[in-house]
Amino acid sequence: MRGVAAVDRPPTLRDVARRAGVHPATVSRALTKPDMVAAETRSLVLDVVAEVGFVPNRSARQLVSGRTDAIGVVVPDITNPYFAAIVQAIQSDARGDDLAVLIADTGAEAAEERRALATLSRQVDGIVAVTPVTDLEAATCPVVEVNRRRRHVVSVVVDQEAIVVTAVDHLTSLGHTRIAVVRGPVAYWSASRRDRAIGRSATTRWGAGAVRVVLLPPTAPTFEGGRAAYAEVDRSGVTAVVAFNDVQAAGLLVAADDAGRSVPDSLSVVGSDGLALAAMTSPPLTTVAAPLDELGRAARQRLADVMADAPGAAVTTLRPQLVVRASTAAPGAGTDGAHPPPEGIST
Amino acid sequence: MRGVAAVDRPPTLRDVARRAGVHPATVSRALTKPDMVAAETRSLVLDVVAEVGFVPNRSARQLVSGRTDAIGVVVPDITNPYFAAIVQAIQSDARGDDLAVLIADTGAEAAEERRALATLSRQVDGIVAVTPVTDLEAATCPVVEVNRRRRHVVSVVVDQEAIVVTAVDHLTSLGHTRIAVVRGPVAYWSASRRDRAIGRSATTRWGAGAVRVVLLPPTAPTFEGGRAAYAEVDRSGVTAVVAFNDVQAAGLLVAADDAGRSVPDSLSVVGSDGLALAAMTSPPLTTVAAPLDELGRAARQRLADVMADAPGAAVTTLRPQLVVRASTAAPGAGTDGAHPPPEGIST
DNA sequence: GCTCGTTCTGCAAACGTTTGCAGCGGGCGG
DNA sequence: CCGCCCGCTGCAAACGTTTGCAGAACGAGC
Repeated sequence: MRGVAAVDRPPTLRDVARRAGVHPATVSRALTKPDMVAAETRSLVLDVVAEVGFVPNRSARQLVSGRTDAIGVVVPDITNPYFAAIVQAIQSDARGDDLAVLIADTGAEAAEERRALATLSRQVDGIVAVTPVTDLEAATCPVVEVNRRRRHVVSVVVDQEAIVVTAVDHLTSLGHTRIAVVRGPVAYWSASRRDRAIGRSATTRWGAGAVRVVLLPPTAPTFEGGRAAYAEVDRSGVTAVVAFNDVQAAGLLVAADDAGRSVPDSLSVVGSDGLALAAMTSPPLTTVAAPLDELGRAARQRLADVMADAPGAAVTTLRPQLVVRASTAAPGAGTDGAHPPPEGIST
Repeated sequence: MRGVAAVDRPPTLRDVARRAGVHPATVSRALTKPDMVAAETRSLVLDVVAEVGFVPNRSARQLVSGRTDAIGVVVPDITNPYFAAIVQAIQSDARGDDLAVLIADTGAEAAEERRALATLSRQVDGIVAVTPVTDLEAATCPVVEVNRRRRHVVSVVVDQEAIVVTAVDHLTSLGHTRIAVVRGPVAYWSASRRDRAIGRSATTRWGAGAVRVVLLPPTAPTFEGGRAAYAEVDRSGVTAVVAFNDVQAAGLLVAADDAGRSVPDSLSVVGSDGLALAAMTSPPLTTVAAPLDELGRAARQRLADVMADAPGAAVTTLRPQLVVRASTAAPGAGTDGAHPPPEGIST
């Protein structure tokens, strides 16, 4: 029974001030600009704050300061583990700074994206936009973009060239000389980057070694897409294929199995993204993993920079990492042990 | 060049009022309680609102009204498609009511869950809590819980009994008489419900037909868990197994393949959840799908009820749906066509 | 014609912070 | 010893809404 009395309504700045015998403004400062108030006063105030369990009213703070202490994340499909992992990283990182995370799932629809950008802009201090299909004009607050380059927008991307180069290098080092690469949808930024990278490396990097890289037509980055793409792979007469995606790779795996072509003995398959799914296929999928966690954290960090008016580099590029499992082997080499417990990681 | 002049700062309620020649309060009412203002005045106000592009300041509204027009979602792991699907449904549903969605990923840690509940409570009007490991005491706002029953908390769950009964019934109808069921972790509400359901149905429902259901020890609902569980399955001498999970089922599938036991010819496997993953396994997994979308929408709806002080039923139960793919068949019946394009759905 | 009720609108007080400005001592340089 | 600056705190005005209360206009009932 403290002498608090009064109804049980959350304590306000005034309550704390009265109780500490100081002016509300002082309490406010003690909390938000600690070095503007004398050490003694500050600790007194903080004691009272702790004692009555005061926690500042967010709306009131927002109203006058204009800040919201929240950030927004716009993704095309939260159900996709790739995006979910990014969201997870951002939110876990934001927690440390006591930032709320608003989320918008747009279903990759342009109109919805615009709407989300506009709506969110008014409720947050900044937005992390993951692969929007539209421009970012609807946003009226700081934005950083993930996996897409754009003029005047700071972005963080995973090195698409490195993905395809890493995959192909892995295969050539195993001895493959005829390698197919399944292209992604033309509308994807990442797809066009990879295509270009292949064109570049085909002559300079692999050209000398008599390695033949064949580009397969753009294919949906889905399980069905992968299944369908198998026909092309088969026809092209390669001994290895690089999928656009882990999910697509899973489709390839199943289609190859159906066709009686064994992986990795007669065909090597490498995926990309490094989803949990890749470890669950049969055989487990060798894949070029995107640093999803790092991607999210970096996006969050860059957003903080932009919000602080210190944009820094326009683009920060993250390197993927090769995860070797059991879907790749030397051409024609019949390994057994389809599911080796330990898995190797290298770059 | 309208006669607006002034700096380019977002228009406020006052601006609209001045321009429409009415009092700010009237504008406010025209927007929030339309039937309190004369039709003529209202349309005049709305015209001006549209003209200047006024949109009410959220913080100010919150401050005085106490409402936030936001809801929170607490999940153990957003990376898990099961939870992601729920979040997606909630957020897509909330969009219609112009509600913001705050998200908290707790990593299934008790402390984090409590923290999230407490923090979120102050920023939203209500929370949808998905399978928290802790109590809900930290929440100070309306809460509805998903997939868990609790005293004095309204919840929406998928019928766990139906899941296991549906799975087993499917198998018995195929002719199986010895069926293993892998139990889930004892800490899971859903696991205990299923265990109980089996006990009940074993005698009443399947007892008469000489069907033998054997309960396997609690096993992690993971891919590795599934792989590890295969040994038990094999030892138990059954012709079919019901996994706790699609992911776990995927592990079983792979382990069976490694052991040279063919699915579904020599062993039928049925999963549960109905994730996208289930369609990507080899063979494609027969599974008892949870109505994830409906689950999210229902949670959102019930939360709206609770927030409106019309709690209604304490628990709303949703029925799962059997999705037949290629991992189940009559015992000993050697079917081919491992990946039939069309898939059947029944209940 | 007066009163009463209804319908609408204006008035002003909140809501709980932040922040520019001013005031008040005290230490220090001149 | 005087004045100045500096470190600290108080004062009060915002920030943009919502909402209880009161007043105005108007029609109806007596």
